[in-house]
Amino acid sequence: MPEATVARLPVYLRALSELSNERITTLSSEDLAVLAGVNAAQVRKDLSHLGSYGVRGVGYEVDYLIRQINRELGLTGDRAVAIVGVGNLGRALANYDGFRGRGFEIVAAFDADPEKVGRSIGAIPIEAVSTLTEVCRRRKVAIGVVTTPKNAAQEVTDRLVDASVVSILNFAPVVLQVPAHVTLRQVDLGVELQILGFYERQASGLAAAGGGREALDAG
Amino acid sequence: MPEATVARLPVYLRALSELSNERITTLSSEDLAVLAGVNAAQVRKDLSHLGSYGVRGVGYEVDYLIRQINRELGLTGDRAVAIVGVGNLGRALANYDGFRGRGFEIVAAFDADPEKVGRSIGAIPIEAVSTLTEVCRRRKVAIGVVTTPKNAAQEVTDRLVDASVVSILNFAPVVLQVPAHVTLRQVDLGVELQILGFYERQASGLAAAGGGREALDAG
DNA sequence: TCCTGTGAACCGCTTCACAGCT
DNA sequence: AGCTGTGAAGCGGTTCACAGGA
Repeated sequence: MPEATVARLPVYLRALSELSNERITTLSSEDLAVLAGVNAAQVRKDLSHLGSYGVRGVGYEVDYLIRQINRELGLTGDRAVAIVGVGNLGRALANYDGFRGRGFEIVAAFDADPEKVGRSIGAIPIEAVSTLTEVCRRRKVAIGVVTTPKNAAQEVTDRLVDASVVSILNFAPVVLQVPAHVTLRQVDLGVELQILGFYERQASGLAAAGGGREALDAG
Repeated sequence: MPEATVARLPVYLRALSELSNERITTLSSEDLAVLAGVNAAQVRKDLSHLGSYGVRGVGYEVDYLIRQINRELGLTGDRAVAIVGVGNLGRALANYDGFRGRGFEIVAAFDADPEKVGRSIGAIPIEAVSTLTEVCRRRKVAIGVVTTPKNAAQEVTDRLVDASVVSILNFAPVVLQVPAHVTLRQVDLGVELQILGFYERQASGLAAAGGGREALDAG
């Protein structure tokens, strides 16, 4: 299964779930393409990796497709998630309601600040980072979310790896070093803004190099 | 300039800035590759798009390279940023300190909730979304950050577009429809987790189709 | 010798175009 | 007629491999 396809399936799933709520039962690859912001051929090729679940001349059945994607993404049992670093962002994620019902459950939150340890965010008690490895191992944490300051990120990542966590989502503005068997995804607000800044500058005609370069884009 | 290169330059910049703080003056493409988590040939090719600023047999001069990347990304003047939707995430972003000094300044925050309007986050007053278009236009907002609930996202996006904002960073879990001249970037926590979930499942040997696949990634 | 800069090969993903089924 | 599923072409990006300069 191509990496690019894996990255799009959740987007399809999101769109399909909304259609399902609206009692829409069938849609074409073209419909789904518009909802997901991609090409229709792309949709058909992606879905073909799940098997041949469409009906020629008709389209795809919404609920059935949802089940197939869920199956492929493995959203069957709940996955245990730990949040490391309870700053503004950590709190925001902990309160995010898109976890449960999508197959994820936050089972632990850690912080280095003794002031915070013992308090809780929602129903989740904040524990000391010193206990991270043991607690994560015990609660079978599958996914670690790193929202610490950048100086602490690599250290807590090492501890997560020690606890056999093989999937890490990092919000700290550093490139983490992890063993090859660990899947890492990086979200960096500053980087996103700088990328946008580049295109914004192009669009406003203030490009640095050479003469008037025509820039356009539609991510 | 290839889109993929634009997306990596901010990462190089981040790494170089830290080296600069540590008074390191020179580095090789190999060094930078490790810091950025990419291949050394990649680094050289990317940097070649800026011009030939390396010295054969030696490497690149850190501070000079920083200036060149800054120039290319256009981090010279400050860009005005507006945050729309002051929930947990909006607040987290507003308090994020990576803006100033990286060429970005938050000049406005909006919310639909009358309870919140009139209060402020940090030094930024929260204004009513009904005033969004006018305020953004007046303050020459270049980048809009959407952190509203998903039902409100498309509407506020339309207003941002009306205000001539051509760069939008969306955290709401919907695919926004925008005109072709608008650059859009999407960050969806739920999607990120589901992608990780897929690879985690593969790694733990519970894959649906076929045998054990070795997953690795360093997005 | 060391490291950059870059043509060329390679690779994966996207898109096209159409055969095939309903 | 309509829409899927897919071989094949096209495209952008990555990596290789090495010429060339310090």
